[in-house]
Amino acid sequence: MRIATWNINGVRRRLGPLARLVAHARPDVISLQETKVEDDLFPRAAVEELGYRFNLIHGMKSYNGVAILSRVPIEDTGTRAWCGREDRRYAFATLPSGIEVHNCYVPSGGDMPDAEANDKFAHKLRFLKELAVWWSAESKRRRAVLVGDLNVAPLETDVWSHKQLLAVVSHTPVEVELLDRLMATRRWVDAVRQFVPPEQHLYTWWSYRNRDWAKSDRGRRLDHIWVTPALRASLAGATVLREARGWKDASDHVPVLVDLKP
DNA sequence: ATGGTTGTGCGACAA
Repeated sequence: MRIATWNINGVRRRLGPLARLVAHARPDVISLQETKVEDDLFPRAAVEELGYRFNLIHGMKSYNGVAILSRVPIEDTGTRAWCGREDRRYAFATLPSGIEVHNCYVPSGGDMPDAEANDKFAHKLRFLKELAVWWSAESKRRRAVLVGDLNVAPLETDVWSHKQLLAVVSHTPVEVELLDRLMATRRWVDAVRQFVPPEQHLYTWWSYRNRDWAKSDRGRRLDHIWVTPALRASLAGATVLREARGWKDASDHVPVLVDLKP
């Protein structure tokens, strides 16, 4: 079972890269964030042609939007809203094996890492706290995968310069602390870091605003795949598809993949 | 310090 997560930054502008991901990796499940389209306008036919017939679409006009695309039937599907807002940032589904996939798009948090002065940052912190409360209340021992753009780069090696990004939203101590708290709720395992040692720099996002993303390599690891302890022994591999940042019509995020053995 | 780019949808705004 191969599960991919990708902040696709506008699914309608990204059908080429999506087909390329499928040809390259053939994931069984693809979780998308920032689809940026209301459900009526979602490119369902194109996605079905790629082999994904079982789809959970949860979008809105222009902003946010998540989707779970699956080659295998999904059941017990659902969505959630957070912070008393209607933002479409969370969807979940259960695979035939009983494994739950939770697809999450955490608010980016704006520019200023000050909850008093910046409502977007306050929203991000509140969102992470609500996620932690919800996961703390969920029953133990479930087999679950949490994927998505969590918009936090927790490790020093998850950013191009720990020192220079300490006061930059996505890598501030308060965000890292909240992500750690969220991780502790279910003893989530960082699947990708099981295969790429924490000493090694690893990024999933590079700004569009750099002249040469690969040369400057000022990336951050914002996109994550976590599994509950019950699935740790099933982890067979995990990859960040860095090359996708260089594809034609690239998103600013690249796909992240995990393989689970039965 | 500032500006750099992209998507949505056609003007800002969010990232």
